[in-house]
Amino acid sequence: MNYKPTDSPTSKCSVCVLGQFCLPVGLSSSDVSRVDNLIKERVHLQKGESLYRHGDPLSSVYSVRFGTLKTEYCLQDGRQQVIGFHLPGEILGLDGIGEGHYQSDAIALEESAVCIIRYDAFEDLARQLPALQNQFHKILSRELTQDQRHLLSLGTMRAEERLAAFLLSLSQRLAARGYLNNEFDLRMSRVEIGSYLGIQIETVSRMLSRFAESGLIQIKQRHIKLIDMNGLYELAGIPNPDRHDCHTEVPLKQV
Amino acid sequence: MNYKPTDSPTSKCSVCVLGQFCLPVGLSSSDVSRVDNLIKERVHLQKGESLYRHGDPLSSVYSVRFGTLKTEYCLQDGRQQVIGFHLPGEILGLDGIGEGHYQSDAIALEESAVCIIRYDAFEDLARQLPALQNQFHKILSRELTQDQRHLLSLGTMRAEERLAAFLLSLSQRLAARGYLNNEFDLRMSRVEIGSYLGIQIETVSRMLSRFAESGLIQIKQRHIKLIDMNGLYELAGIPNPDRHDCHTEVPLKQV
DNA sequence: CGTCTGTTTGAGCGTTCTCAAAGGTAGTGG
DNA sequence: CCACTACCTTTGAGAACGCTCAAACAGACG
Repeated sequence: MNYKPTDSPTSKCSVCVLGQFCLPVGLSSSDVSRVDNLIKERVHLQKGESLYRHGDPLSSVYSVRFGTLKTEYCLQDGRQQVIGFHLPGEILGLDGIGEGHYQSDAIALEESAVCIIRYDAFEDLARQLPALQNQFHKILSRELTQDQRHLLSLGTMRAEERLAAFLLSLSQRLAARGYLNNEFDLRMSRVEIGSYLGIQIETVSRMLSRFAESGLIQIKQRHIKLIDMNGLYELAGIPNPDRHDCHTEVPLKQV
Repeated sequence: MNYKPTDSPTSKCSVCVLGQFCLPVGLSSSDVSRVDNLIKERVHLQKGESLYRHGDPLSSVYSVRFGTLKTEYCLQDGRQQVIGFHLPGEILGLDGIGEGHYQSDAIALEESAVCIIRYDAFEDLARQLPALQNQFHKILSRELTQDQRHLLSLGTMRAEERLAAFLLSLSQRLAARGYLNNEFDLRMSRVEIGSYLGIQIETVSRMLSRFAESGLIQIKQRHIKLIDMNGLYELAGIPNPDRHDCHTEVPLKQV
């Protein structure tokens, strides 16, 4: 491990603004206070520091308090790939439960903090709080769904589509956390984006330039503005959840 | 839904040979009998029949009793991709927990049967049996890990490597279930293999022919023999768990 | 025996990769 | 404050892997 000594627990789940995304979703306030007792420690990471490495024994899972992390896998021959980017409120380390040790490396993309959830204590508490148990299963299931959509992207989409879908997905996740959905900073390098999308860095750069030329986005370094969201959604081949024009509705068949 | 009326519960978890892979792993015999009470129904599927479709409300998860199923996702424009193949003892429907309805379609590749696990009743029981809860979390976590390794395959491996890795992975899963690890029938078509691996059917066919020419495999229709497992492992860029020659061990450094 | 579906093989093309070099930005130290 | 370095990003040119289109082939089934 590579991180600083644990923080003092200055703030609790019961007062955390991330309550609506994190583990305590759906819990009564008395239940949340029991989660408070579970999560006493925090880890502070600088850019580039790792939270855990593959092979480390699983003792805890983690929730992102602030900042951004990436998880990546590596192959025998040294090739490696970014598998996920993790925003505040998201849970990390779930891949360690199956075999008792983490399968991936988790690394901070910027200064970040994560809450430590002791896994065995968590399982005990989850048996006592049905809502907590249910929320944890939902988190695991959504993680699964997200990876499976990512598989769809890598398996059937072209580079251009993958990148558009990536930008929109990021936009949606940021929006859900109260950030602007059409203007934000990319916390990851072009290399990391390319790795995540299964394309080369040069292709990422070319596609971004092409998007900018087409007026879909504006990009300067890592600061990006999504100008034509509908155009991006169309490119990505996914429906625009915010689109309100009536032509997207298929008229009901007359009987 | 598309399936026949439920079967009579002729056999129980307590006597099922799949106990060592399925939900009851690690449970005492008295605990297993409580799982018996939970799983009373079975579904029998013919080739091509669907167990569930995306959008169907989640009421149950399923474990494969015999046969093989695929799960696939579809895109707006009609493109679709096979996300997973499911062998006996594996759990299906986990992607439905997050949103309360399934995200994928599950379709039988051959005559199959699956046990029905009522999800709400299961959560209740899992709170009472720590070993069951723990096993379920392990299953979810391993599912996640498997998808993430699949991502690695689609993101960084070439067609040849993907196919070799696929054959070996299948071989390992079959071996764990007591089948031959070097000779088996592919239950899926070339189209389905290609879709799963993110490559075209023609490429699958060409690569298989090339493997056969190189003496790595013998293939006739869907019956395949893995001749040179070490060669395949090397091609796939993954370590061979069965290899016993001493050169693969890195000698310990002298102190 | 003919039809249908699934598979194999071939030829040419295109998206993306590889290799290469230039351009920008940030950070460091004089 | 500016020069210098290091790293990241952009852009270009050519090559390659895998795709698309097309046709032949093989089993399965009625």
